[in-house]
Amino acid sequence: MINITFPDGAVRQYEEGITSLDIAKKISEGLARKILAAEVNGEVWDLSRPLRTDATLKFLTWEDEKGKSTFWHSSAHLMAEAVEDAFPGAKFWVGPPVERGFYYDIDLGENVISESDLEKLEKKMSELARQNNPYIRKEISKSDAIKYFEDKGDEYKLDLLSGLQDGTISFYTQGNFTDLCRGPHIPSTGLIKGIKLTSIAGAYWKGNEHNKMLTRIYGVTFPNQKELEEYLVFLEEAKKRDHRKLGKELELFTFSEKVGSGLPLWLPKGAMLRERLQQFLQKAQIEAGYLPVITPHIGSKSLYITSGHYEKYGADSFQPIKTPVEGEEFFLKPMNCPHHIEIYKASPRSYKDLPLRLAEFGTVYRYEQSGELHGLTRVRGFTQDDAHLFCMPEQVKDEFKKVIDLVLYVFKSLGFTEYTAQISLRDQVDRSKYIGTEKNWDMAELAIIEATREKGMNTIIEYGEAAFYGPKLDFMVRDAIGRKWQLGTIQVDYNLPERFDLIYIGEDNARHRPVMIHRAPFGSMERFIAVLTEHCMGKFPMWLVPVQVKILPISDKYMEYAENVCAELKNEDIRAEIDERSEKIGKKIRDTELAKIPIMLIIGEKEVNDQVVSLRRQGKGDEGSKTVKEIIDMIHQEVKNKK
RNA sequence: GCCAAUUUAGCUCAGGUGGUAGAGCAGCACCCUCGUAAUGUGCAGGUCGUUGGUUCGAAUCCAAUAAUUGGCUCCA
Repeated sequence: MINITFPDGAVRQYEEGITSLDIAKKISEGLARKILAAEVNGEVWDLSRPLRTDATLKFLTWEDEKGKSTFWHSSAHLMAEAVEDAFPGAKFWVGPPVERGFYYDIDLGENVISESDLEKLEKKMSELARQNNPYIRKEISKSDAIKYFEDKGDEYKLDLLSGLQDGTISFYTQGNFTDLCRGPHIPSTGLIKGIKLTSIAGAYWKGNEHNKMLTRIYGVTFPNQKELEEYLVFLEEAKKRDHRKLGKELELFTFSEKVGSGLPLWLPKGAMLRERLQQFLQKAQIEAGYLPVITPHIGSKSLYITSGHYEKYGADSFQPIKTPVEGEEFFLKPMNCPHHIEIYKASPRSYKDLPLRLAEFGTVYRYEQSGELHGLTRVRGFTQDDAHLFCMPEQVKDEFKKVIDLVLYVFKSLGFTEYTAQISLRDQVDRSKYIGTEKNWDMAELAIIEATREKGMNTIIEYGEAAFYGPKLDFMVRDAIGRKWQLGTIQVDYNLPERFDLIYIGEDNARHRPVMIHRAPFGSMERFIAVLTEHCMGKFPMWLVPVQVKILPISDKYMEYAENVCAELKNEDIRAEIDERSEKIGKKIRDTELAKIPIMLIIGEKEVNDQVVSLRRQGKGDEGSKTVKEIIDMIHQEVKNKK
């Protein structure tokens, strides 16, 4: 008999060799139907694997992340079976679960697959799922495994095998499909009910662009049809919020093939929105002791040689701008820091000047790969809400903490209440991509870790995510439908001060090296506005929305009164417009609702007689008569509270 | 940059198998002067992304190129 310990601490005895599925069945049939895998001594196991020693046991269901991953991994095998059926001779690389679903990288040989094939594959998968084939695990010797895939002619699996040790190799078979796999898997295909193949992509074998491109098929599955439908609704919801669609509809920005791809053109409404955001941050920064600076859009090549950007990105960037002078070259600035450094160097600095906080909404240009461009979130020209803080080493932590406060204030003001902070450190193994000394890096990394700890922040650490000159603290916000976006960043930098030989005179009258902090709470205005648009579905808060009030006269007869009301609002710095078209009120209301303008003031005979307006709020309907003064106070209040 | 796909009027989209384009909305004009999500009538609007090829003839077939989309790689 063996002792099995459950998560609640209960210990029960079972005969040796019992499977977790049998244990579940003894507890209840309902449980046995629901569970997908078992966590045995912290390791995820097949339910059918016999337990031979004392162990802790936790049943994994769809509600557990690990249960979901197992489910999706098994779904990847199911998809592979369907693909092999449709494309005999297909060779399979790996098929892991991902955050939302799974994929499988496949070499289809001469065959090409397009989105239209996905529906057929889905049907086949459903058919195979209904057969309710068990996933059968089989331990196999390395030599037998190699022979199996040699016979199949699958060089990818042979490559995988070459990295595995004999005695640790297992095959899984369901129906007609057998795959090299560590497992674990769900008991059988019948558990997979809702199936959706979402997209096709090319993916390099082993992620290396010199290797062959495999076909990657993405999918997502669910244990019931209802959850699939909810997921499809989520996709629809995401589509509705897409900032590219809303940006067009709300006339915020556009692109022109002639201007160039990845170079956004801000339309008047978008520009007004963006300027208001800038004013908001500028005000907060002035209160926090930042000083504004303005620098040009280009800089000489030598500047970027000194900074290290040329060596790192020169070849993959916009190429130099030449001048009539032989050998003279300028680059579009990809970063504002070197320019700000030169401002620091413009005069001798004393410890009394520090921290020196230089801020600029600086537009930078980076030649992003064509396939990477995406709406406003990934562009080739964008404006960073940049600032560089030059401080003494002993000030770093305090300054860093102040920046954290500023970033969180910005998020809160814009309705991003949920965020995660990621500490991005060097790659633990490959140090070749970084500049600077080991000592400087250690100091910088420690400063971030300590500052976040002292702030009591929840952080996650990611290795290999640092910038090439220093570690970062990246902020990820969660939007209204649960998606994560990376926004602000704070970076500690001991390296650029050294490369530019920055100094300050200390209290001891000696020369010392300052430390730089790079920071951008929004990240970039473009990206931030994209995220904000998707977060609020284009219904911007009162303080930001381009048009706050639309005045809707019932007919032309009330136009004069409408104009008086409009003038009164404008006089109070309220952004108001009149719908002067001779349309019916229903039509005007509909158009204003669709334009997502928060306040509608309807004016007819009754309002003129009573010297009031009829208030209607976007998405809410008629809210009755109000005086213009009441409307003004209401809007001012909402603007003030950043509602 | 790579894989797959898309590109037709300002917007959203129709246009088997080749015979030089069509709808709805938006716009403009007229009618209406209207009470809380689309009044009606009419008009105008397109080198079918671009360039080349095949053909008597190309939105349609082929090639190149550009932009866009979903991924991969990248992201100072």
